[in-house]
Amino acid sequence: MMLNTPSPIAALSSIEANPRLSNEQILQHLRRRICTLQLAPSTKLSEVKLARDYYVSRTPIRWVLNRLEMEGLVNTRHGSGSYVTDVNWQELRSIYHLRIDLYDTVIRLNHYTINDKDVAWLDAFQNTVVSSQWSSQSLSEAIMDLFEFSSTLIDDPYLTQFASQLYFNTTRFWWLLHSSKDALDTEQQSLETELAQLIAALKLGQTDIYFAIRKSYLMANYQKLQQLYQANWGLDKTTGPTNLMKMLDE
Amino acid sequence: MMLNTPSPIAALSSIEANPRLSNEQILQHLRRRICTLQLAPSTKLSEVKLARDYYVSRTPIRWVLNRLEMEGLVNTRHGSGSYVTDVNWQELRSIYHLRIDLYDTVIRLNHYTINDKDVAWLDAFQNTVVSSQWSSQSLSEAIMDLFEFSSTLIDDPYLTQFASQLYFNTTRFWWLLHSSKDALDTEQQSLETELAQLIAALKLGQTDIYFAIRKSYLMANYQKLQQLYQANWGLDKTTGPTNLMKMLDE
DNA sequence: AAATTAATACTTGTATACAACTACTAATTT
DNA sequence: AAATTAGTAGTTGTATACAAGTATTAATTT
Repeated sequence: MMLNTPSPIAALSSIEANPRLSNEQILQHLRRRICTLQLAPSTKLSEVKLARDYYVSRTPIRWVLNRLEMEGLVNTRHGSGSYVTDVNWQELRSIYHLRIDLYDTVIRLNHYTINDKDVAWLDAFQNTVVSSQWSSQSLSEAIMDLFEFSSTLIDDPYLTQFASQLYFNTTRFWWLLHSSKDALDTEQQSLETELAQLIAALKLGQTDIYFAIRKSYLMANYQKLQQLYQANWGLDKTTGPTNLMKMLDE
Repeated sequence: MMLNTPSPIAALSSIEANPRLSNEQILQHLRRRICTLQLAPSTKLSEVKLARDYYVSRTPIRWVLNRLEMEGLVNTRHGSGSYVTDVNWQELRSIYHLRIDLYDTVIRLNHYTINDKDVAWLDAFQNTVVSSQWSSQSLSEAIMDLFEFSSTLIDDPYLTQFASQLYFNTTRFWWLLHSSKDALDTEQQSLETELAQLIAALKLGQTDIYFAIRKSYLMANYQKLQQLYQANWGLDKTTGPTNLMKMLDE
């Protein structure tokens, strides 16, 4: 499995025509590369190299790395480097618990009213999903797109921010579920059925049902992760590998 | 009411002996000044002036302002300036609702085990509270100290971060409750009874009860805020002043 | 006199030289 | 040979000159 591109240039080729991205765009781009494991945990992110790759100086890069550090995706050490964070199993579990719990909060407090554009977006998204051949990479990105869309259905900006931050810290483990071609197909199937339900909820204008569905699929994913962990490393939480990287190696 | 010191130098006098603060310390110091209304909403924060005041260059100041912007306390506009954010009444209400809801999450998911140092801290804090004469300023800071202590009783760093961020965005309105000497006394009384209950919970090792108490006092504060608003500007949420600044002016 | 425009002072954003720190390597000492 | 030390390359942190943008003021035009 190719986790780490030797140079980020390749990943940037599509945007070379318009060299200078905004800081926010650089942030989103880098975040995606981390969340899709193109930049694996423990990868060293050199400010100078990133600056070269994105055609900017170190200053905007440092702004981006600061944001990523606050989000918990990057860890910077003076004189040493900036490193993509790793997550241990215990942490991951507690983040999942928090995410699941936070969905109840969203269901209780959210007052967003769905409009036609929302339905149109999800319809178009569904069409893309059912008519495409997916790789792990592209399916991962699609699922992130769906998450980001779902975030726009939350009216409270704080809730949106919290939910997003937690998502970014768990989504990398999604990859663990899809090492085989079989699992990938299952995942695509699962996404399609979820989408059908989500669209139904959206067309009824029921955001609470929408997020209840999202919650149930999140819980299912969590169950899958737990089963995967226990199948490979048993019930004892202390003996198994603690980090994502170790799990991928074994 | 003196909301805005002409120059921050005065507020810094106590730390002039050791001029160079760490970035984190500068962040905390500036955050306190914003949360205690020493720096009122809409105050312009000049990077150059702040750099002079804290004996550093603009670079560390920009790091701090970035953090404060992510926390929602500061708003930076290119070419114009950095401004302390204001909060409107609707926003404030939804933040309170979220904070109240988040306490339930803390009660459900928290697994922190209380130790002797925790009890000792709260005991010492109680002694300070009952034996001191409080100004609005010092009482405000004491309540922030209590919040920060309570945060250390949460084991999940994400929950801690979220709760803190929400707190920082509501605590400035605490001031609205204490324009009169009477209200200040009431508040001190309230703090003392809360502390007695919190200590009892802590000594039993019951963090869930501890946070249930915290929650009930938060709800009480929210009720007070609502009553104050309605008493001054009626039930219609749209006619009253939308911003904190306007409310203080009237 | 009013409206428009140009000029100016001031602000944040960017690039970059240098300082502080880390980690690895090779030379030196024991 | 092993341990220690000094050196060196490479990293992030800081200070600062300059670029880009804003907002006020003064000059110009109508």
